[in-house]
Amino acid sequence: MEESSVPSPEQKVAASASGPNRQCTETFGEDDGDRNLSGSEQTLDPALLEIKRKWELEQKELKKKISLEDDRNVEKMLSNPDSDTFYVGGMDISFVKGDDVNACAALVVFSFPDLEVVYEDYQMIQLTQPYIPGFLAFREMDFMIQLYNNVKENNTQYTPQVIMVDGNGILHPRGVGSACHLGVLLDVPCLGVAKNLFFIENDIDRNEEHMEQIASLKQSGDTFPLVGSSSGITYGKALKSCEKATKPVYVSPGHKISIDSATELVHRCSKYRVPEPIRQADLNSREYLRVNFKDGS
DNA sequence: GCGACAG
DNA sequence: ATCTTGTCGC
Repeated sequence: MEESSVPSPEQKVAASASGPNRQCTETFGEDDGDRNLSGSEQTLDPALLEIKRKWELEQKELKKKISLEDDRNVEKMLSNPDSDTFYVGGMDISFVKGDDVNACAALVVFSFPDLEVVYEDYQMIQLTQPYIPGFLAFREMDFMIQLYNNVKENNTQYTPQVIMVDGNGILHPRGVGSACHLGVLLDVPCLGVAKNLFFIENDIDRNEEHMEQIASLKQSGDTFPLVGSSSGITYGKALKSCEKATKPVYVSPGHKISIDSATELVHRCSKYRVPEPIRQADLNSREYLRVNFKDGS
């Protein structure tokens, strides 16, 4: 009955070290700091600036609803040996080469922990919103929500208990990546997997220290936390998802899942660098475009 | 002022 | 995101 959307008091943020100058009791949700895409605004189209302002407010509201606690299904999913079968979905959108509008949105659902494809859906879509770093959700989320509703309504038995999104969760300038948008809007556990570290002004860099940490990743499953150098916020983890991967993937919770659970789930779904749900959604949606979209339909 | 910017 | 050839290695 208590459907509290407030982050748990236990979800403390790891302060990187020494100084008592900053409260260590701060929860992620309480941080309203906007470590951000500063300099780019001057070169941004005025029309887009207005859109940005509006979107920033929406994200601020959305952020209040994020929970970094494990959903009960997520706990069962990761702890139960193999008594039950759970489902994990992967979403991705592939684009047409010179086309800024036409694309293919995909949802591939895998059984867990056995990782078999049980459901897939590919939809030709038309993007209407622009891509602005930090606002990816506004460009893609409507279509992902539609994909989720499709399974839930037409193939309920394969409705995923958790969804993996191509992009970030709380590893985001305002703590509201697209995985957070999807999770909150659907009220379903979601997490983000990014192939590249999202630069966050004055907090997260790919400096030499980061490169050293990457070099320290020895075997599959090794991780290191992504802690903001100035905020102390723990955004997620860099994960060496498989033995052969040189570059890690960046995992961060979107909603109703903890950093550790999100990371474990991604690792357990990884046959290659990119976890199967997302990888399959990516590969198959590209193939879908190649076959079904010949420059006109 | 420039540069750093998931997909 | 997408465009690209070969190349090194198991």
